[in-house]
Amino acid sequence: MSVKSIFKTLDTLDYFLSSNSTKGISLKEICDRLGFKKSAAHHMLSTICDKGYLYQDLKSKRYFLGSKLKKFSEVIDLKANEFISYAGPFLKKINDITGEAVHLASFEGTKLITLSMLESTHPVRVDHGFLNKDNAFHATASGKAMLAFMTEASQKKILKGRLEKFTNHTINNLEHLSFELDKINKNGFATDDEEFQPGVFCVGFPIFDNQQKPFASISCSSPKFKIINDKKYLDKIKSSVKFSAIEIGKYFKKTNNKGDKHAA
Amino acid sequence: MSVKSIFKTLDTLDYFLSSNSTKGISLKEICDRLGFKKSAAHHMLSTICDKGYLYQDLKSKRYFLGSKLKKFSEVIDLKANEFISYAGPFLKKINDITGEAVHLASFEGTKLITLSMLESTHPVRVDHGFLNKDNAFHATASGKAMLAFMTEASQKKILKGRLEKFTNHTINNLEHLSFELDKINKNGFATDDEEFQPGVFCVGFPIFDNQQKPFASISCSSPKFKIINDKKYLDKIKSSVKFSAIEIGKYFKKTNNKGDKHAA
DNA sequence: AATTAAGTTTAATATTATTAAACTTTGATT
DNA sequence: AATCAAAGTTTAATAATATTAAACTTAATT
Repeated sequence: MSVKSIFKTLDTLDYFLSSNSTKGISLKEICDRLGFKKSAAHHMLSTICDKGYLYQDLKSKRYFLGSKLKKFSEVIDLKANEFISYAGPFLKKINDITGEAVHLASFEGTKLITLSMLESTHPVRVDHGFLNKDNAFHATASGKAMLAFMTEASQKKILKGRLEKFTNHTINNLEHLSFELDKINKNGFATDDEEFQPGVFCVGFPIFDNQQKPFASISCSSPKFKIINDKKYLDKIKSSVKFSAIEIGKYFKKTNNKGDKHAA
Repeated sequence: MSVKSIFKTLDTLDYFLSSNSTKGISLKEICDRLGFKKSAAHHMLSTICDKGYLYQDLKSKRYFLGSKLKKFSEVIDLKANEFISYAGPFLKKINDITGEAVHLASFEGTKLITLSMLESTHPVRVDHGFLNKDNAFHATASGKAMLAFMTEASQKKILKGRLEKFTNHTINNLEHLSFELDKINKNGFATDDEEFQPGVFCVGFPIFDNQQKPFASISCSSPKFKIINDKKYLDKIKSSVKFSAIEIGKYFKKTNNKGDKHAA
């Protein structure tokens, strides 16, 4: 059960995050875009302003993100930043070889998160860097690559609830998915055959921490037709992603970072 | 009227902000420290996690700040960062000359905010960088220096509600404060004579934007006894702060930045 | 294996958030 | 300068939600 007023509040902050307006957002716009009644929205916004997460300009009455929100970035895991930096050159390598979009993913609780990405350099390219994959653990190569190497308890927690059907290839059946994860566990890598976006084929390899738990994953996305037309293309992608995943995994040995924010 | 569940939610995020634990925070700790019932807190935390602002580790069940919060820093005014950088050397100059703590302040809506600060280099020093001055517009040299040059409408909005009495020198009377602001407006600078913290005397000068509106202020804090013992000391502080305030004000001319997020 | 502590879920209840309508302020238009 | 329209604010009644305590589950410790 979720608390509605909290949901609305955080939806509102999300809206500010996505808006990138420099001249603030009006009460009316918030109401129009998020479907709130202006009176309730005004109460909500006043409270958020009281806490300094937003502020209302004295003259224009428009709302802005409060500088308090800037402080969070200073506090949030520098470890992850280090890891992302370390991974950078290896993602670049995949991108150089294949020209395709490359994603470095991880997870927070039951949510899939994107740590960093490189766009495709091809004229015909797959653009999904902006897509929210929070809830697509079961439908992405990144997600399945990690999922397949987790404990059963973790898998269960992540998969409980609806398995959203993003395309008609999405595996939204627990039994089928379990079979798929076994295969991934055996093969060492995952694929996403138009399961998240139509026409997009992905390959994902897990990255393990010191305790041999999946900490992150890399995926490379290609237009499906390329994979079909050129049998060697998939192998090229696979081997480059595999190489980088192994190399990035060495981060944990080198730094003795246990990746201890994640249980898996 | 404020929305209680939003307040609790943002108090919780504040707690994470101040905690700097790398191993997460348990439900119990949150309840103990913030006075919540565990059932209600659990509902709240689940909702916050749904939105990705926090996450719960699958194994330890402890809560962590979600990486989504990191994204806000990328979006929040880079203009302010530029201004802060520009001001840096001039704050340093005051610090070099006086050795005392120097603060660069601004405001968001009705709240006073600290943009940057330098600590005192003296063995006996005033330490209040960590203090929350949100609600101390009327009780600080920084706050009053800006307040005195705002429109009456803005002054009214900022001052409406309780004028908190921080010390027995705090001016918590509107009439008296109005008189004080007139004096500041005439003199061009503000003082804080133990009005926010006992034993601390501050001098504050406003910084004006292109429209001659107060955009920020600098203050320099000294132990009161030094001001009493050495009559020249106050003048030394005053002239160095004044110089820097004027210099920093030139930022707006140089960049043609109108400071347009602030109405005053 | 039993015990304790922490976390989770439930369904009833009490409190709170929401609503619509009245009101105020602000900016635009004549 | 006066009127009008649009946006924001406040209110007090009501509808809906958050909270509670208690039961339950899970996990760690002796």
